[in-house]
Amino acid sequence: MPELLDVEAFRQYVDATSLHKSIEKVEVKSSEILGNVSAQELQARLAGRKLQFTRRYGKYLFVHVVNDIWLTLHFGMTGRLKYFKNIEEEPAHDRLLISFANGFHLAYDCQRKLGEVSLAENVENFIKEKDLGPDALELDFKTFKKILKGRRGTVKYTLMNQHIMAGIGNVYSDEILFQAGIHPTTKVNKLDEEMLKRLFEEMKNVLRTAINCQADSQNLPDHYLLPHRSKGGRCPRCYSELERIKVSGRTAYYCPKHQEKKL
DNA sequence: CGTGGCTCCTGGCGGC
DNA sequence: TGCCGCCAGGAGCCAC
Repeated sequence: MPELLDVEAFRQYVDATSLHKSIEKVEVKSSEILGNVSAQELQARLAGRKLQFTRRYGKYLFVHVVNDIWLTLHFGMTGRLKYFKNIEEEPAHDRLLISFANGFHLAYDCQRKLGEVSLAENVENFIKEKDLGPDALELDFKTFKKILKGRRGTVKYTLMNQHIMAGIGNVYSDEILFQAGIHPTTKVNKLDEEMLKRLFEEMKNVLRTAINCQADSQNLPDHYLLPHRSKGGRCPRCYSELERIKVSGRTAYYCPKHQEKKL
């Protein structure tokens, strides 16, 4: 799940719950999720400090530790955060537990362990090392055209490639293409100026709309694809059965009527 | 540069 | 019922 809009919701969640509280204890419950940092170092750099402010870039969340370093969080397919008081409420796949002096806890829960937690001295360097493209939400149209120029891949692949632009995943690339009326396997270099503009505008619209819904697909507008994005699902506009194909190894859903294949 | 295949990991579901 | 393969919202690596 965790794409840009989910991570933005997590960021706001951390802001609302976990800042400016003394950290008493840090427990690494599954060291597999640690990036280039040991459990000992993570504990040493966080214990006794406070989380100060947050940043998001693409699908990464950065939490600044007072006067020191950034905690970096990536959520893989199944990662999420939970702030709670009673330890009985600890989520089932807690991999990192931060306990505050006020008795509350912040859990990084990640069933499939495909996420990554680490430390970074500098966010800009971190982004460079990961070779992330510009954040999809910050991108302007001029830059958008520039980064797509000369590319030969499919539009879905291009939207999802974090090195080209950062933040869009499999699910929301489907929504963006549905709203823009573009078939997922259309080659990027076949999109004319008008189509590029439409793709860009819908990318922004969809991401902003989803963030305004707190990334909860239940709250999305009626004409959105996502609530119907499953086997046998139907287009919310024309009731056609949605097609399901593989694009770049990922499952794509689209409406054959609203997203006609154009070569 | 792009594509397809494999890998990491865990768990739910459908089919036999 | 029980077991097994398949699949899942991320992403890196490799061969071609």
